Amino acid sequence: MHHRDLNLLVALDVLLEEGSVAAAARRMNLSPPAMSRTLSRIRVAFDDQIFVQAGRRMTPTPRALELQQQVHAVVAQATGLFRNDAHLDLSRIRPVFTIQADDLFLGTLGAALLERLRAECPGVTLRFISHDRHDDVSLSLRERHADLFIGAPLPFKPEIRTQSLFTTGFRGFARKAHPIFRQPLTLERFVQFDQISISRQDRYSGAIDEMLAARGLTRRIVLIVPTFFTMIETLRSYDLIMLMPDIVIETLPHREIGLRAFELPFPSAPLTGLQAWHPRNDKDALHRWLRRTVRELCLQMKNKHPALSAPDALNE
DNA sequence: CATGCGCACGGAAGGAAAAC
DNA sequence: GTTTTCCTTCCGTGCGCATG
Repeated sequence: MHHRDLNLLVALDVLLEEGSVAAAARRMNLSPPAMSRTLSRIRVAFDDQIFVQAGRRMTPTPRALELQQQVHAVVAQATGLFRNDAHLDLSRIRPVFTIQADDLFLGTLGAALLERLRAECPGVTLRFISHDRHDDVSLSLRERHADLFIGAPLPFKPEIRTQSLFTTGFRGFARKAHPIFRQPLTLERFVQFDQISISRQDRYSGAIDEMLAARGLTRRIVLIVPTFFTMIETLRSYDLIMLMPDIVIETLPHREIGLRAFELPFPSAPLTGLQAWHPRNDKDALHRWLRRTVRELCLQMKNKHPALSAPDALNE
């Protein structure tokens, strides 16, 4: 196959728009002779006159008119490859983002994220996919099954980039009528009530159980589930208690639905949320916009609910 | 034998001037 | 206004030669 000088397409695009060699030359910062020479190369490449002289004007040939739209589209698309986010036209594109996230983020901020993204990019579609203990999130990011991960820190592969989004403490959560609210809460009372435990791993006893064991106490876990939000209805209907992240309590209209939070009678380790992505997307304008929007959303949420601590300093 | 350097050559492209 | 001719410049390539 003969080598084609693709720059000829750029010149042809300008020539077809200007309809004049001299005007095209001005636009391309060339001398008229240079533009004329370019036109002659275009003529050879397309085996067509492209323009014929009609008096003092140049008239495009039928072949030239036939090429015009296609050439313009190809040049515009090729030019787009060189663009950075300053040229990202969010109002026109229809991106689909696949986000692997646990229900903590999806339930608290999923809808708010969609709203924020759509405000700038009406064509956007968000696709959330879950992850379980068998998933290798690093692999999923590497192999493009997901564009972004949002959730608790995981043992990521070294190339994966991460950024902290929020830190949330825990409070107890139960229905208003639960007997736990009838008297001041002590550690001893805390362990008397049936509990729901969240666990995505095989083991369902953690730091809290170790702390209790050190004091000779054991809590009664009667239900082990993998996600927080699925338990809202259960909490409303049964006398059960559950350790719930502040981020859920703050964003849920819990008083209206008959639920009530209580301070834990012991210190609990906070939970950090982060976003993680593959380095291939580091400089990608669209991906950076997504990450920035997620980040801003979490910052805004922090300002609205001071109970949630600030994310770390921006690392990009 | 691989590598680096200098040189000459040829093609591509642009400018000036003149012709069409 | 457009094209052609002539000239110059730039750059990539190939070759010969020297060096390690």
